[in-house]
Amino acid sequence: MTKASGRRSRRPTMVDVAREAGVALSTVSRVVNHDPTVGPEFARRVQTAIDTLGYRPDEQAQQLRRGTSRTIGVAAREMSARNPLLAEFERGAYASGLTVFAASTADDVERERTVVLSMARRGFDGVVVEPIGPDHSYLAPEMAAGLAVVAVDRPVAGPETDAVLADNASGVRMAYRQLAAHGHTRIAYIGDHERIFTGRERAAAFRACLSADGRAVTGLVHTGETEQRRISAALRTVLSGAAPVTALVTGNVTTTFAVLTHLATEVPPELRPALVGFDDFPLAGLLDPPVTVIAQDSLGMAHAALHLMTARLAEPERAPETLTVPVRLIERGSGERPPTA
Amino acid sequence: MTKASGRRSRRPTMVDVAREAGVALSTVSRVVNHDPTVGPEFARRVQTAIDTLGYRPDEQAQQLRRGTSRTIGVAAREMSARNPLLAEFERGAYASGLTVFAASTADDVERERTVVLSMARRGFDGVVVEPIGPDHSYLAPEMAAGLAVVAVDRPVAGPETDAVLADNASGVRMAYRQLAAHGHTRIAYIGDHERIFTGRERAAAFRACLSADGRAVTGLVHTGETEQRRISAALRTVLSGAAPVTALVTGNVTTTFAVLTHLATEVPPELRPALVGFDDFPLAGLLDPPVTVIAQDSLGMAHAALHLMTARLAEPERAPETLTVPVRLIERGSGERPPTA
DNA sequence: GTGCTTTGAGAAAACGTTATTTTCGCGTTA
DNA sequence: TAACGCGAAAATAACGTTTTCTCAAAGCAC
Repeated sequence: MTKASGRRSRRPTMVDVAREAGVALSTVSRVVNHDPTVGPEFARRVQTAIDTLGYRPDEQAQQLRRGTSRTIGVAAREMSARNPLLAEFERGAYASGLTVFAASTADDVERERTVVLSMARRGFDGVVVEPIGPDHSYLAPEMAAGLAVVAVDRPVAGPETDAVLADNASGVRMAYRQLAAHGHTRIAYIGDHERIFTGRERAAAFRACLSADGRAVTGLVHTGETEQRRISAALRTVLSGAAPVTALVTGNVTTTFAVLTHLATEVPPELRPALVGFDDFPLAGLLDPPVTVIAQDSLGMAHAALHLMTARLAEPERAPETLTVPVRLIERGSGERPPTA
Repeated sequence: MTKASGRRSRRPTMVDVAREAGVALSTVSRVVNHDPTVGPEFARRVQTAIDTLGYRPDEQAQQLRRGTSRTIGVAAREMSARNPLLAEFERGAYASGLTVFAASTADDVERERTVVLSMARRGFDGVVVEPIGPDHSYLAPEMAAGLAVVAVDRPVAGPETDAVLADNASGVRMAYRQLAAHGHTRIAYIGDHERIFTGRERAAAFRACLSADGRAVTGLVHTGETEQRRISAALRTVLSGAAPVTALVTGNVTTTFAVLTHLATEVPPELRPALVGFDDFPLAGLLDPPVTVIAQDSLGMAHAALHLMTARLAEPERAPETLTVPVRLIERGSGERPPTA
């Protein structure tokens, strides 16, 4: 009995295994990596030693030596929110023998940088990023050094990367036309800040719809932070005055929630406008009225992202590609109500 | 111009910086780590070289050498679902200078093992795990080797670890009493499979409530997979027959959703039972009627988990501790309806 | 000038792997 | 019998860091 009984047991290493088996270090390595040039007797001895010691290779050292990790990171805006894309991507990657680690950027530019750089410096082979900031030039050296980057939901600003985008413009058009088809002529848009790519793109598409219809744009597009206060204020504006709107398009699910909350608490049922929300959400069908939405195909986007990632890992020099994934309208009721006024 | 113009540029290393600055390798290391024993002139020269080369230390090599990573992993059941605990934990950890990477176990025992072991073998200092399987003895050697493990939501089966649990029994009792206080005498429970710890604990607490009230238990507790079909079947059973129940307690948010869906589509409003759901969810207040829930304090649980984790990292030999975090009842309406029959 | 600390830099040994090169034993062949 | 070839294991050199050790030069008291 040594005096070290209370001390932490070191994780066994290849050297320990080699000593235990009475062979050279490199022989252990060959056994672990199933090198066929190792004799059966030696293989058996080494395997026994591995089992009795409970040896497991140190992936960190492996990766350092090999220069590759078969690990890809996901830097997502919010891991707390429902993120079906992440789930689907992870499932596919796992099936391809890749390990996926996710970290959230918390919608913070500096945090995104930290997270992505940390992934790069840990030897992750690739990073899927939901970009935030207006400048991603910090990615250039990492990409030059071989980091595979796939942008999701928004493009990266600066270096050219692979990207998977939803067809935001079509989605907004579908929402607008659905409301117009049901008799609405005064339709407003409430959405995310235009500093965010998707917020910008969706707002622009909505303005284009208005213009194409020959309608005034002024006062009908409200973008900004997705706080209840701002959104309630915007709602009060568009729902009052001489010509209140009879229908709404919301730019993302947070906005939709805020709008629903406001309507439920402050607007009597018969005065509530028609609504088409961008992004589907659970329970949308159980609300009164059920909420019509533009649903992103997150499964399709995840597959596209994984496809781009594996393609780039296999062929690092290929030209960057942008895939646009279609969205679809799900009619549930709120978008099919006639105008109230 | 070399012939390598088209080739991938290697990431610069300390050796490159040392060569560029004309100093020894170790001097570069000392500058990077702000060792005060380096002279100002050398520091300047090295810093310049670092900047021109765009050098960034390789965290993998650092960790290998240092033997610590200041990284903790989270193995959660589902990252796609709303997971406020994860978000809060990450925020706190980031503030403490820890990096958090998350991977999902997809509710799969084997996957959990793979994920957690991979984290351990990558030199993560600790792992927060939402345990699934009935046997976690695979964790014992890793813990002996210094891996800090904190179980969340459920205890680990096998080795003794720190754990953060919700007060499931109290929550179920609160739900039951709320319904009883509003005149309900026939109350059923529908919840998760009892293979899952929380499912088991909540069902047991509900049975205890029934027994304490001197009521029969038979036919009032339905546990199993959280699929719409099974839950619909359970609902049909308890809502029909000679003495249909007038109130329900659901064991988790998935079950609550399935119950709400079934009620909305198959049961006329005036016949719908009162309902208290375990777990809060967004929009619960906007449904008709608004859903009364037992809300877990995920913020509190995250703080507790982070506290246990940092405490163990600081003092590896401390005795494992289990913290139970209280839950609270949020009255919204569905749990306060009087009996229908 | 000698001896003795102090300062600050370089050399070298780790960390746990994998890949390349060397060595060795032994059966074949000229 | 010496040279050769070959299969299989051992030795060793990386991977990019940190850390310990060494050692030269400088400062200072005698």
